[in-house]
Amino acid sequence: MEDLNQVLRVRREKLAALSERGIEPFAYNFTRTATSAEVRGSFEDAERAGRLEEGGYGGRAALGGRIVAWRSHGKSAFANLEDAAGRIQLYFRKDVLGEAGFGDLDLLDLGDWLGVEGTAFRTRMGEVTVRVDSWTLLAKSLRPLPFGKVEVAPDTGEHIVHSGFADTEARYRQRYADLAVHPEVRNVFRTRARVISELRRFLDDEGFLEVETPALQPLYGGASARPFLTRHNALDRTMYLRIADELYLKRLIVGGLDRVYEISKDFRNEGIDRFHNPEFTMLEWYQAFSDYEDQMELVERLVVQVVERVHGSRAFRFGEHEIRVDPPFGRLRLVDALSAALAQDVLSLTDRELRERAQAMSLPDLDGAGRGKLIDKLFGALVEPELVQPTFVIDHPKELSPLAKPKRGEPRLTERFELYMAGTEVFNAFSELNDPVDQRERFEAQAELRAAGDEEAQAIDEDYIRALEYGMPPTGGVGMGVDRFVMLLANQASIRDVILFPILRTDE
RNA sequence: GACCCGGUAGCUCAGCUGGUAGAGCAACGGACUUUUAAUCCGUAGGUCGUGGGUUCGAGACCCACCCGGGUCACCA
Repeated sequence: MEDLNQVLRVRREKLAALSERGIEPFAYNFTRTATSAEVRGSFEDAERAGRLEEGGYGGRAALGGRIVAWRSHGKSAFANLEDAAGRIQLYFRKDVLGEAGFGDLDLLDLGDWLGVEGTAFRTRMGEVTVRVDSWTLLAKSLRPLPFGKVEVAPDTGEHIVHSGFADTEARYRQRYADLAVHPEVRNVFRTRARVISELRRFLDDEGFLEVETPALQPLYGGASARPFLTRHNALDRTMYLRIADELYLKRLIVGGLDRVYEISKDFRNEGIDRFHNPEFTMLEWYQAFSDYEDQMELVERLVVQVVERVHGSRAFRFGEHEIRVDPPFGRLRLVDALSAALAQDVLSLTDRELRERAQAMSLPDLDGAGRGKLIDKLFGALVEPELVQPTFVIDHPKELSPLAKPKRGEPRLTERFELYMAGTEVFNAFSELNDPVDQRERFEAQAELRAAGDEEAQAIDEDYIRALEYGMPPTGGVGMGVDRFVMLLANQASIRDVILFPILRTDE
């Protein structure tokens, strides 16, 4: 307590003063009758209908919120109260509240939760305001929130924040403070929730069954990534946090649950940057009797519906781009697009020629890159950035897609697509490999890579092969990075801005 | 993991080729009964990320480390 700085000490002193005056600083409840938006709305309705009382007052209301601005003027004071619906101005007068009720306002601070009752009116400056005739402290704030001052530009109505809370590290570490002072951050997470519930709604309506598969697994698989390890004490064995849902969901297809999906946290033990958080949210679905063509059609309908429900239109802004999700989306065969960009047929180029082309562009980290990786790098550098509007990139070379069925009639390609928007991959899908003999061979190839030191190569999953041996019908499967999809729809440049508590190093 | 940028008051930042730390906002005291980035007068507030080193003297220069942001690589 001794080392509390001045600002904190003053608030503790106010807390003590409140108790001395018999004011409970932490209330148990408060009955509110309206939100800030409802008060404003009903006042404006009454105003339009000419139903205002003498003096221009609308009806009484009780509302609760956080004090976010305070302007005191001696015998009167203005404050802004913020609740989940927005902000509204409060007006306190000494002649209304009395000596004590007005004097006790001195013990309030920015950040305090306050319940007020009063009547709405319009000030000389034209702002709908609640004239407070009684107030209740709901929770005293003992630590100052980093409020900026908000200026509303008179011409544009734009909100300009002065001296706000800008330190990104502090914003992520203390997300509660970030949310408390940034209504727009709260809105990002409302958008996120909306996107996820619309994804569910779409898949539910299509007859998919939502399932839950293990996050804690004895063997991980379904993607190329390093896992997190943990330990189960009673079983005395190492367990892994899942890196993908894929293999469990396809086991369910084998079992006859012919349309399944899962929205879950996956965990990958990899670097952290603006597109990667070690735990992230993945949507995967699998549909029996369908191939990748069917899934393209389904993805197209899903994207259009979710965007329309979230934005109320098929167009939205992302950074500098105006994205339009008008079907049919563009389709681009990967090899065609890359051949055009290179002005040479990719499939006829040798590995060595591919490497020379990549080196000529001074693409980094080419050491040890195989054919698939070279193609992927060239595509990433030459074609991806151009894919701003929704575009299906299809028929990837076999080297790039060990989990997809071969393309009918073109065995060097696979039946796979990725949907790109704003230059990033959002969906990835295959006609799923359902031949257990082929699957075993591919697992064994992975095992060789693993033995050679590739930590991301997959292990042989004998149980999964057994499942395939019972018979898996032809199946189309789709995976989507939910956080990245939310980034697009909420116009956020970093994955940390769509995850409430992104992973940071510990700060002790 | 590599490279670049950053960490100074509760918040946002300034601090020159090294000379014992500044502003605005917030806070505190005072004036002000329709203000709105309220205004005006006054006061107080700092282990300069951490630890070493160079120097008569380090917020600044050197080394190491911690934390964050960005770019690249892997991936969604």
